[in-house]
Amino acid sequence: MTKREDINSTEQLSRFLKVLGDTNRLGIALSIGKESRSVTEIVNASGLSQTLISFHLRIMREAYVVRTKRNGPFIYYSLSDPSLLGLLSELSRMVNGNNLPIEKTPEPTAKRTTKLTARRKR
Amino acid sequence: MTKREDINSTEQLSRFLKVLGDTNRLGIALSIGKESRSVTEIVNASGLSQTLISFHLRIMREAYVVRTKRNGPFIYYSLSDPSLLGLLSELSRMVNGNNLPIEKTPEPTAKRTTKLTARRKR
DNA sequence: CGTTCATATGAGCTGATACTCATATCATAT
DNA sequence: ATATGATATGAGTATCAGCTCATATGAACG
Repeated sequence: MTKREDINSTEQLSRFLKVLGDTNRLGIALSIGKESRSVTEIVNASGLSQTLISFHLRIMREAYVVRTKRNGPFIYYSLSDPSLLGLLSELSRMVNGNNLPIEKTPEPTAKRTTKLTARRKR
Repeated sequence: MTKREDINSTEQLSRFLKVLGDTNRLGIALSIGKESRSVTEIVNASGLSQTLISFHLRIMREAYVVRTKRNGPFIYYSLSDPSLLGLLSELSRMVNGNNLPIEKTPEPTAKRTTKLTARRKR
């Protein structure tokens, strides 16, 4: 009855779910669900501060919910397992008959997004 | 771009996921996944205190993760949507190749489970 | 009715978690 | 090498979430 590893798998899954159990992080996951996005793009799409986005991205990274890939000065985030998006959609349908607001590609790949001013003092 | 209702659906899903993002609650969900169980049965299966189980059950109830059905002095809990179990299994497989420890029916329906002593003082 | 077992609940403590601020790091271009 | 834009991070704070304790409610049965 309930082997050690079983307990671990429950614990691990709950940890994973906890990461997605935050509105901002779930929003990020949905935002990068269909295609990877840089931090700046996520910031602009969400309206949240850069610091807060990075804060949540770290949590998602450490939980292996997302993966990163550097491209020049940008770091692109995407879901570690793309099939997560489908599962979230099903869950959403279960929770609120609704369809999830999966983000489409916005402008045809903005070359330079509006400057991200993290005020640098002095 | 992101309608009001969309934001709500993300918020609602994250609230739902947050409920499952706790080891004890996820364990409860798995415990009652295949068939409904009374509080006492859940307590015995989990080894957690009655108070703690009831505490979590309330949270799950209010989030409509579980539903209740009274039968004599017992209250039986089951998943509001049985298909949740399948989705959790898929998620678990995604997180840790593993299979989830879904609880089977234990003894052939114990008539009277061991007394649940919530010490009553004085 | 009063007792017993099953379950729920308000209050309080505590540790965790979300968020911000200030600043650091890193890549690129000049 | 310096400046600038992109991203990360340590420290601090405030709020929240999990847990326990004590007790309440409710059903069933003598």
